Amino acid sequence: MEEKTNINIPRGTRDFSPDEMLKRRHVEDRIRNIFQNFGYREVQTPTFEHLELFTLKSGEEIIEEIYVFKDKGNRDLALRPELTAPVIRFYVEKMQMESKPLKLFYIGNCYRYDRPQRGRYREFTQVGCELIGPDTPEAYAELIYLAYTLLKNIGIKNIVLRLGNLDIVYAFLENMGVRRNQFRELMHLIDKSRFYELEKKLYEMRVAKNKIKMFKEFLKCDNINKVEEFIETTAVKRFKEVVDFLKIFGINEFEIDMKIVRGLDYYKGVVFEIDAPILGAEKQLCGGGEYELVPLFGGKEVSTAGFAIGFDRAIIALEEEGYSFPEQKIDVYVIPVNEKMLKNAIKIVNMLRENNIAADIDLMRRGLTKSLKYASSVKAKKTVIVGPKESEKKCVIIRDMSSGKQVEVKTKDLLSKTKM
RNA sequence: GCCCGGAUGGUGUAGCGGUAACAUAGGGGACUGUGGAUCCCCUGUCUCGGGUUCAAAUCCCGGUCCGGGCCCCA
Repeated sequence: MEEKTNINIPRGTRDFSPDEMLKRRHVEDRIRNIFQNFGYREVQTPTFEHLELFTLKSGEEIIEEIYVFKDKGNRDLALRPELTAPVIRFYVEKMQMESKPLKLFYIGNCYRYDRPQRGRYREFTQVGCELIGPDTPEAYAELIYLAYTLLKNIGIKNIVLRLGNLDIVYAFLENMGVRRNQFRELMHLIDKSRFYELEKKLYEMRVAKNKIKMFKEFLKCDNINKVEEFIETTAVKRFKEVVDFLKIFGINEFEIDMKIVRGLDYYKGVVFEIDAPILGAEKQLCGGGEYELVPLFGGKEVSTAGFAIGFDRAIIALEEEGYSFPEQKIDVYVIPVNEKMLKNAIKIVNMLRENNIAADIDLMRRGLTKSLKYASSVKAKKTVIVGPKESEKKCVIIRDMSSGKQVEVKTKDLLSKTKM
């Protein structure tokens, strides 16, 4: 049997070129800044966890979608498909005594065994945060405002924020006499807007026809006052308060959508999604809301909420919108005119680098013509030409690459002159 | 996992049974001390494996990867 070599990049994974990394790091830096600006602190958890961490609530069926393996100690492990569960595990194990509110954020790779397509990879980067402690409406409003601000401030122009509330939907279903263990299949149909099937299912569950009709109307509500006409619970009141605070934080553009159903069933209460319509089929950039996981992991009950942003999609959205990312530029390129000048040139590039100037030097012993060409291709702002004629006078030439103007300066004055 | 459509030097493309081509990028040179111009030279390619055929980049089957959609979801 001959082995076929397969050293290609695995399906659904990507290599990132220097240009792409520059974009990604740029966006990451801004995200970190914004989180810190809101009082969040960064955490990191392992890339793999015990499989059970993910199956505990989501059920065995998610095994189909995650990378699962056994280690040499026969432990069942999984590459993390998301970061909320690991971060909450971390909280339960080591951070329960921290003062509240506890604001944590993360940027990390996650893995899902999915069919890859644009904006959807088997290895992808998730950005997110968890807010632990407060359950006030202003806390949730701030969280949603943060998600919105992040996407706006990294430069995405066109985003759509939609708010929903699972407590209200659940209350409605309970009022109709639907049992809790029947919610899940109904929520799925709601999510897909398959109203005909939904109606059929509810009818099978012996819900009265007029109630089904009302429920369908309720799901179409696109503002909070209409929701109030259908149902009166504390959840509606709280939802209204969240919306009011959201406006105070400064967001007026959002939609109310009772059809928002988060994929993972530990969500409850206020939920939200943010889309970038420019992305097409995989347009969801962010999803989040209140959830309950701490008691499930053995911790003391506490309010938790959070959101996750698809980092890769955010990058694609920026690219699609024509966002101009910064370029990496070198400040000074040092060119020894001939090999005798090399030692001198190395001393100069060292001196520049020690003074925190991005400097590079010709390593291919090329002539002046080729070196200048190279310097312009790497977008050097200036070149320093180290030649014998000037060396006799203890000088070098500084050439400004955009204007082409040259000045001869004393080598000892080089540092102050390059900074100009 | 399912249904479509793709894959040709690093990149972008032409060729669509008969000697793989162009542009660009890369390296060297014309120009032994001045870049984005010109010219010359060099390097490098048919996604992979089978099959049909005298002959396959081209036709057929399968795999891999990518893109559009489904499922699911970030």
